[in-house]
Amino acid sequence: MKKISSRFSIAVHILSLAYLSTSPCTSEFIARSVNTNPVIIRRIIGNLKKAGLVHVKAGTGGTYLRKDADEITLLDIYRAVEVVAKGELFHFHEHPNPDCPVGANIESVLRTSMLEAQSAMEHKLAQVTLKQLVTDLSEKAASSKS
Amino acid sequence: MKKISSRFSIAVHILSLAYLSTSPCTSEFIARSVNTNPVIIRRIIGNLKKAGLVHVKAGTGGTYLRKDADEITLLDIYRAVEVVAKGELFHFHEHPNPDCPVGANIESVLRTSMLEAQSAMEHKLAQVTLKQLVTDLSEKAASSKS
DNA sequence: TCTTTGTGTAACTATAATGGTTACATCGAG
DNA sequence: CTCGATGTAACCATTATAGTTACACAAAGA
Repeated sequence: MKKISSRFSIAVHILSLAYLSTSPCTSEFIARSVNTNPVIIRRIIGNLKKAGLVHVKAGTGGTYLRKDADEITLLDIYRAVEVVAKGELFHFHEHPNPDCPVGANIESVLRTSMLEAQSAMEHKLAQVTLKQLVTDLSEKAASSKS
Repeated sequence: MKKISSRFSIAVHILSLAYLSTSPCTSEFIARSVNTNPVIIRRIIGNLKKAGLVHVKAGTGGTYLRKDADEITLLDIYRAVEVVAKGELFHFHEHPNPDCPVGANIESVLRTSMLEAQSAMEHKLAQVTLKQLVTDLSEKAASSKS
């Protein structure tokens, strides 16, 4: 891998707009703020819908939060967009040689550390709510406007 | 990304062998334990050399630790194999619209949380030394042998 | 010195994820 | 019924990964 997909940052961007924006959040409108294609936005909104974070007005259009902004954490968003396969951040090489003492036992030992590292990261994401993030964002916007 | 490359787990495997094995660690020998191609092993050893973690006996062959096993952490190994681009785990979507209050400010706000999450993960990796890992591994090997 | 063994790399391959794009069926409000 | 928006399918180009063959070169031992 090189990096965790920008689907995550785009998803956060989308939800921030859904929370803050006064104009209706169509995929066209969001795409202009994110600076990408409306289809990319719709695909990510599809993930967010599946996770129950938003609902979309069919036909007429527009994306709206389905939960309070302080009930949505960055971890919820991270999980919703499935940026890591099967929820596992680290990929362990497959089928090390079971006839070698190292090959036979390294996986279980190293996996423990990998999972701890992953959990530590996810725990940090879980500590930040959309509400907090948007509050920080609004402050920045207000101060830079002056 | 889907997952962090198996280069990391293979590198840990290689260093464990270098520490524990009585036979000389040629790329052939290591490849049999890892269950892959010797060239894959040599490439990763190249990363470990660049990071100063091992040295290789040229011509005659064999990889050896260049530091004490309790001086090498999983974070050192993780960094050595460059599994994440430019050291940044998260990819932020490029050029959000600066004319939108959200687009203009989301990056700096979200990046803070991303970096905290990344640091939390790396901190966990830094807490585990090769020595500890190999000790756990040896215990497992001894108990499963009986 | 010559042979053998292993390293260091280049070059090429297949596979998969990502991000982008066009196209179109369908939904629902006015 | 029309218009605007969604939900998807079907592509495409780019890139990372992992694997493979090939070969020049290093050094140890006969």
